[in-house]
Amino acid sequence: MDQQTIRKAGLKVTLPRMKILEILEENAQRHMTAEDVYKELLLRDEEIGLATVYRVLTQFEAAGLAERHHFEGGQAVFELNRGEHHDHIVCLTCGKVEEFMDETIEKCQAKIAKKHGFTIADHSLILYGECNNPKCPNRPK
Amino acid sequence: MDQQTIRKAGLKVTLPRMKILEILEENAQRHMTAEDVYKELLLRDEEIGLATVYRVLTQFEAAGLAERHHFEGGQAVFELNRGEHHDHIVCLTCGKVEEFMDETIEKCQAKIAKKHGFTIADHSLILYGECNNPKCPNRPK
DNA sequence: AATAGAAATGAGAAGCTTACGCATTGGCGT
DNA sequence: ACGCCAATGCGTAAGCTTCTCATTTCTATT
Ligand SMILES: [Mn+2]
Ligand SMILES: [Mn+2]
Ligand SMILES: [Zn+2]
Ligand SMILES: [Zn+2]
Repeated sequence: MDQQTIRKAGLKVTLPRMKILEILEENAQRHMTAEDVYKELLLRDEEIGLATVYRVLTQFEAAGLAERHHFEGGQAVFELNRGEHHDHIVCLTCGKVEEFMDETIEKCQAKIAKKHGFTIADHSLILYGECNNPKCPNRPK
Repeated sequence: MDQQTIRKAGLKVTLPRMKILEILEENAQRHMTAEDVYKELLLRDEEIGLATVYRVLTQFEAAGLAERHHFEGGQAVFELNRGEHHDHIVCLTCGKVEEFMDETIEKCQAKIAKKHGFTIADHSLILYGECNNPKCPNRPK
């Protein structure tokens, strides 16, 4: 239950948090901007302000419930933390995002960190290119 | 000579472009924000506006003379393109940046792109962590 | 169930980085 | 040296995100 999820994250159970978590869950295959979430709330006639959306997403991130990624271009995107780490490939034309995880790359990163004396807390790996999908150039928005 | 560099990039040789290129060269070991470059210009009593700094840096990037990176946090940073690709490790405490290039990772990326049917144009790999340098916590700025 | 205290929210304004508009200046080919 | 078009400087605006603060909503406790 969402309530448990939020409570376990150390957050008070409030209507905005419930609704936002719900939206992220229902769009688990997407990577949503704060604005995307806000628009979805409007569609559902929820009276939740954009500031609250940003606040809640940031709290979810801090609590480890969600992840924030900065793909090229303006807005940050969010997705629920599914427990398993992954990185992203983004199509520069249509914006399509695919996910991957490569054990070899992850191991190399650890090795590199060690060589430089760093203790790695996190990393960001994003591949940019063209998806080559026949109907790609129909870039949304 | 800087003039040749700028001309070969297809850009008119102007004082702002010369000065900015000069600053980037003299700080080749750093990763400078537009503001950093601007402050450096002020120190040298150059009457160059911040808008011009942003414009020129963007032109340098488009011309392949410079690269722009988005490390965590606010500003983008710039560095001259030294011809050889590299990625970055950033200390979350002191802001120190180290560079690396791992052939294995690069190859894996190509493989992953292929598997997903993407044509990769570019990529961004940034490791975040702690540098473990004894005098690290003296975070600048 | 009612109450009180603390935390969260909504709305708007502010902050920060970056881009833009336009009058003026300045390279550069002639 | 001249003149044209590009580039610049300044101020302003845009886009995204965070902040402020009066008001509302949780939650623990009666
Ligand atoms: Mn993802
Ligand atoms: Mn670098
Ligand atoms: Zn595409
Ligand atoms: Zn450090």
